[in-house]
Amino acid sequence: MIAYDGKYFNVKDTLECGQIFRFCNYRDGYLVFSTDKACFAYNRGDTAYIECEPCDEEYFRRFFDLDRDYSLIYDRCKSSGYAFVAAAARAGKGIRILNQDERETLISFLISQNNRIPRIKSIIERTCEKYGEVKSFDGVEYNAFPLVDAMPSESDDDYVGLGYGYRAQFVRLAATSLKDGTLKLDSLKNLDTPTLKRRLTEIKGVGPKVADCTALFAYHRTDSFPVDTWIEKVYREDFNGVETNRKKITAFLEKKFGEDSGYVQQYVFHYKRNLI
DNA sequence: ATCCAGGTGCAAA
DNA sequence: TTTGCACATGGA
Repeated sequence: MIAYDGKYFNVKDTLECGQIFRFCNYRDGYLVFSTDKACFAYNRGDTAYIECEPCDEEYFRRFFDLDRDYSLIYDRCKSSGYAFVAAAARAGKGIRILNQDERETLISFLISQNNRIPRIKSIIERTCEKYGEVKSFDGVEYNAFPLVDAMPSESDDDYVGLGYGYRAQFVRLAATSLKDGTLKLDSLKNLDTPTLKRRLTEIKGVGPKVADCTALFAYHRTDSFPVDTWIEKVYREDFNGVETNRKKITAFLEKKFGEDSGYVQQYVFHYKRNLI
């Protein structure tokens, strides 16, 4: 079991702020799934706890970004000059940016485009149920995210049947190149952020937003600020922004917040969504 | 019913 | 280089 100071680690907010789709409520806490692993995470009093197989502790330490000092990030957000960012940081003080699996993140955010979060979750869940290995954690059965070789790569119909809609082709193509080795996500991790994003964008179905999310949530590139409909709203309503071009909005935000972009984005995204 | 969702590819300007 | 539109699906 891992015990960690809860001051900057709120499990609920970290999971529900939109960066991860595979988790569920469990005994006053959450079961969290990543690749083929699972853990039980919760807050009690001033402490956050992570329970998992001992051999997975190292994985989940990195997954929850436990080696990073979030007090510095939080303080910079509070003094950023934007009241909205300060309020969002205060409300989401315990949010941490996860270090997720590259492939699972890419596939998940391919599904996310022009889609709603509950629906994204159910599509991913159905995919795991159909193609992921059956595993067990604390007596609870769950399905791993499918292995590369278990992902269908012959026909779009396999994905259409799971509700992928027009995104079926994108995921099928990605699955194909992951399977045949044309696409090596692991080999991208040493690239600088602009190059990483450019390489990700070469994947069909991956535009600026999906590339930014993958760069942030899988490669921990906190200098990227994914701009979606919610961030556009924030930019317009809370930053008094006038640009309508997403590229320009992204450029503005990334220049403004630099290495803190990803953290600001999650604070703000979560805060804005929960205001309504 | 029409609209829209953590957008992107593609054609046209 | 930027803009407009189609795209599957399903919930409000």
